[in-house]
Amino acid sequence: MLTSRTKDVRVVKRPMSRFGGDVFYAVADPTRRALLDLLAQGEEPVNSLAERFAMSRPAISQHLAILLKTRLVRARRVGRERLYQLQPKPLEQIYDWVALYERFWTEKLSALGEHLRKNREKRS
Amino acid sequence: MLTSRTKDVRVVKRPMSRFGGDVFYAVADPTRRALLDLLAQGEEPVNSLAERFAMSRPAISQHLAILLKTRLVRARRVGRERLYQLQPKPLEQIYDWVALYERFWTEKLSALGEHLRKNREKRS
DNA sequence: TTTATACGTAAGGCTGCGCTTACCTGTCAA
DNA sequence: TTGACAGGTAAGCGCAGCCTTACGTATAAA
Repeated sequence: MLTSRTKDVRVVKRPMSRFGGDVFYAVADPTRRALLDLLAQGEEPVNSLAERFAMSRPAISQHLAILLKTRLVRARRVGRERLYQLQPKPLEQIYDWVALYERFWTEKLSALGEHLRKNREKRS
Repeated sequence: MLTSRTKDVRVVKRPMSRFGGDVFYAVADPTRRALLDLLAQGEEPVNSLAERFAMSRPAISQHLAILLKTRLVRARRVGRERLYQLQPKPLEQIYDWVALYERFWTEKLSALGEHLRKNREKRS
């Protein structure tokens, strides 16, 4: 019975992030992208995932926590394992944003802009 | 004649980044995405860009330097201005990566796993 | 010239990221 | 029970990211 223990004065460490659950941030880290790529082949427990990386299991757990907060993965308990599962819906945000630029490189609009720029320089 | 000045011992500050010119990293910052969005409407000088943000001009310059290193923008001198121009080609990397998952959230079946299996050795 | 403008860059501060080790809980096995 | 295993989480360390101010440089204007 821990009644005689003094109550700790908690020095609140701020886990605040500039990007709270932002998809672009989540995907910026190559390890997290690799995790998503692995999970794209099927759900997998943490240890199985961690074995493929040159870092500790807690590190992978923390990456998965970020992916969880971004809702890019889901986890379900099976026995004493937690199977992580891809949940790619938030990637749609990235897709939609980048898709706006797609026309710039497919329709070669940038090349057109450069062409106009050169002509303008000749005239001036 | 600065002969009496002692030669400075240069404390080399390391500007090294884990992500050297990585597109995903460049785009992770909301300010840099906003810069790209602005430049999508046409080339623009630095001051004109900086006016739209609640931060100093050098901060914008540094963001632009990162976009330059990633080749997401180009700059050309005109008088004493530097006009920055969108160069969206590198975004294709993001597009291609996310596009693999698109089939994942639209359909339910995909040959995604097969594709990733082939590419996995490159990263490790 | 001299002065003003547009911009880059160095220097430094603060903070959060990404990692580690240590510790804890929860589940299965013996 | 006890032990082993899976995994989440706290604490802390080193450093990169993002900002600031101060300064340097190139061009244009006076």
